[in-house]
Amino acid sequence: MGRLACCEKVGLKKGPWTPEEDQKLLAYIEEHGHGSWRSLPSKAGLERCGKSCRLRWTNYLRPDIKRGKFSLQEEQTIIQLHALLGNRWSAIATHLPKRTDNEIKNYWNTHLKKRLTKMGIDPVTHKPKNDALHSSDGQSKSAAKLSHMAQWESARLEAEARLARESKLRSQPLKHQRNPSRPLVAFKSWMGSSSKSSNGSPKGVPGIGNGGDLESPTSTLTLSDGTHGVTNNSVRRHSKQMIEFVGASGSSSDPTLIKQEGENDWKGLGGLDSINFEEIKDGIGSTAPFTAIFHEITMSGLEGPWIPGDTTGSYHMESQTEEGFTSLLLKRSGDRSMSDDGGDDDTDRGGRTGTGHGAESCEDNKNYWDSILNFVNSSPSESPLF
DNA sequence: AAGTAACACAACCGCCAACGA
DNA sequence: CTCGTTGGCGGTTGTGTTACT
Repeated sequence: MGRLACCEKVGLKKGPWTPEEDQKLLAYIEEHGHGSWRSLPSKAGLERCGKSCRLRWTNYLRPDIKRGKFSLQEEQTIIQLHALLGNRWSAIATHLPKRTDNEIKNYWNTHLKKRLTKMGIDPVTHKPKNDALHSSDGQSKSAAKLSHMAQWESARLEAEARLARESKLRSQPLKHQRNPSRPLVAFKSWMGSSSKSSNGSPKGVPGIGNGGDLESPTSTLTLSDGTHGVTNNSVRRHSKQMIEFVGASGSSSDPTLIKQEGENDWKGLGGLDSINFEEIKDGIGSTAPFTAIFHEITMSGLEGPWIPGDTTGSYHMESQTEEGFTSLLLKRSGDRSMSDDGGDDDTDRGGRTGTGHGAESCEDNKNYWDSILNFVNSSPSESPLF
């Protein structure tokens, strides 16, 4: 029908945001919340399309965004999650509080992908590129295992989307809460900022109070008086975050409510014929939904200070992955006098071709692969899923 | 010092799913 | 059920910065 994209309207500004524009957007959202992004620009006095405003807010201006270098743990988590989820940046971002999907995506594309490539590992499949060398041993099995996990995770995401819809329908009273679907990530962020507000305040964005409403990395805003509650789309989009409440063992204002809801929803999953969830659950041998388990798996390497929620102790499972991918990668990096500042990319300039690692490369690939498997196998419940 | 290449990151674009009329 | 609207996601591009020649 030829509908114009919002930014195609004449007179709307594009390109980098100016400090003045940022200030306008911040001030407006702080006072009113964003409400409808479509109508926000005119109300805020911005000559931008709503989409541009939303992106600017979610990727840059939000107060709960952590900027700056990625920590080792974060790198490790990204790699691990990417091995499981692929380019589902938003899903990955849910496990990296205070990081946006865009930031993670950029970091992956500019740093991690190259690093893996240099190690001779396909950044897409996370398999050694010279796969033939490994096809005869456990590597192929490992690949199948990971593939299985990926399929499972896809199903999980689908289930969670369904779950969120059902939850929304059944939890009308929650609508009156400020943000009924506030995801675990945001919750943990909030908990963290509350428990260590002295230095846990978001940096880089002035104007919005610390310890105020924090949102998930991809969340929409609910600021000030909550007159602009989370939208239906927010509920929908953050379904997987929502279900992760289930896995939270920490205290919240009323975690029980959410947990029960989640468990009920869990039992109510009926549409996913491809997976017998009850069987899986039984197999796990735990009353905890396997989303929680997955969450624990994925968070197992996240004990760094940027996980405020770890005060719950939920993620302190035994894990061999502390010395996992990233340390492996960085170890290699260190061998080549790489700094943490992306100096690895300069190795080629020093005469290395980046290919032809030979036996050393094979060994590294094996270690890399082993580390993924360790990561997988470190499931606290020894889930038969994997 | 100037020109060029490479890098890093912000922003844009197109598509899609969900919702409501 | 259909269709328009909206917001979100992932891929890609644009732009400023840094490193190199």
